[in-house]
Amino acid sequence: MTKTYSIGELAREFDVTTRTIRFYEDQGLLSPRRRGQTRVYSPADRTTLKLILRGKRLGFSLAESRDLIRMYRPASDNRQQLEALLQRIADKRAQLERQLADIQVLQTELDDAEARTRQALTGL
Amino acid sequence: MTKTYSIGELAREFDVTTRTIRFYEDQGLLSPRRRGQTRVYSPADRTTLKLILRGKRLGFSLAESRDLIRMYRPASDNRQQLEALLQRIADKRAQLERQLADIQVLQTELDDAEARTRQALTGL
DNA sequence: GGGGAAGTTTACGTTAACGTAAAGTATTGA
DNA sequence: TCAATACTTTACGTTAACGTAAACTTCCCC
Repeated sequence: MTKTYSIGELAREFDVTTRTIRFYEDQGLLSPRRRGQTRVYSPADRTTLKLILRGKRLGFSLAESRDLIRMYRPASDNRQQLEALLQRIADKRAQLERQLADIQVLQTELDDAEARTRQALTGL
Repeated sequence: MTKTYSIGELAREFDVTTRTIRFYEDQGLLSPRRRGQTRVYSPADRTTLKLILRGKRLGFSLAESRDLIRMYRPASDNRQQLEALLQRIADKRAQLERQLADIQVLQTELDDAEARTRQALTGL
C-alpha cells in the first residue's frame, strides 16, 4: 500500500497554497484520485507537482509545464505522434541550452558588478 | 560620434514591438535621449534592452531586471548601500545556481523521455 | 454536542506585461 | 504636393496565474 498525500501536506512541503494546487488541477496538470470529495495525491502526483514548480523557477508557463508532463509519459502508439514528440523534446532541449548560456553570461556580469562594488568600497 | 538606434531598429533586431520598448521605458528600465519628440537609443540603451530580454528568457520579472540593471551600475557612494548591493548580488547568484541545477535535472529527464520514446518507436 | 481544523465549490478581484486602436506629427521619396 | 513610413501620446482591452472571500461539509476531540 503506497503512500498518499493530502492537499495540505503538499502545500506545506512545497510552500504553495492549496488554491494553487487546485488551480493546477483545473488547468489539467494534476488529476488526483478522490476519497469521497477529498483529493488524494499519489507519489506520482507529487512528482508532477515538483516538475511544475521546477518549471516555474525557470520561467515556464503552465502550458509549457503541461507539455513537459506529457513528454514524460509515453501516451501514444502512433508513429507520427512519437516523431512529433521527439521533435518537441529536441526543441525543449534547445531552449534549456539557451537558458544555460544566458545564465553563464549573467554570472560573469555579476562577477563584474561585484568586483566594481568592492572597488568602490575600498575607495571610502 | 557614437552610433544610435531608432526604436524601430531595436524592435526589429530583438524581435519585440515598439510598444514593448516604450513600456520598458515607462517602467523605468530604459531612458533614451530625445531628438525633439523622437527617442534616440545609445549603444548602452541597447545593451540594457539586451539585458532585459535575457532576463525574460530566464523568467525574470521586469522588477527583477530593473534591479539587475541597477546592480550593473555603481550609483552610490554610501557604505550601507554598497554593502546591501553586495548582498543582492549574492542573492541573485544563488538564484542562478538554483536555476542551473533545475536545468540539469530537466536535461536528464529529457534524456529519459527521449530514450523511452525511441524505445516505443522501435517496438512498432 | 459543540467547536476547531481541514477539506470542498463557486465566484469575483488583482497584477504583470503587454496588445490594440485611435488620432496626431514629421520626414521622405515619386 | 501628396501619400506612404515612422514616429508620437493616450487609453482601454486582454491573458496568465493565482488571491481572497463566502458558504458549505466532514471529521475529530474533549
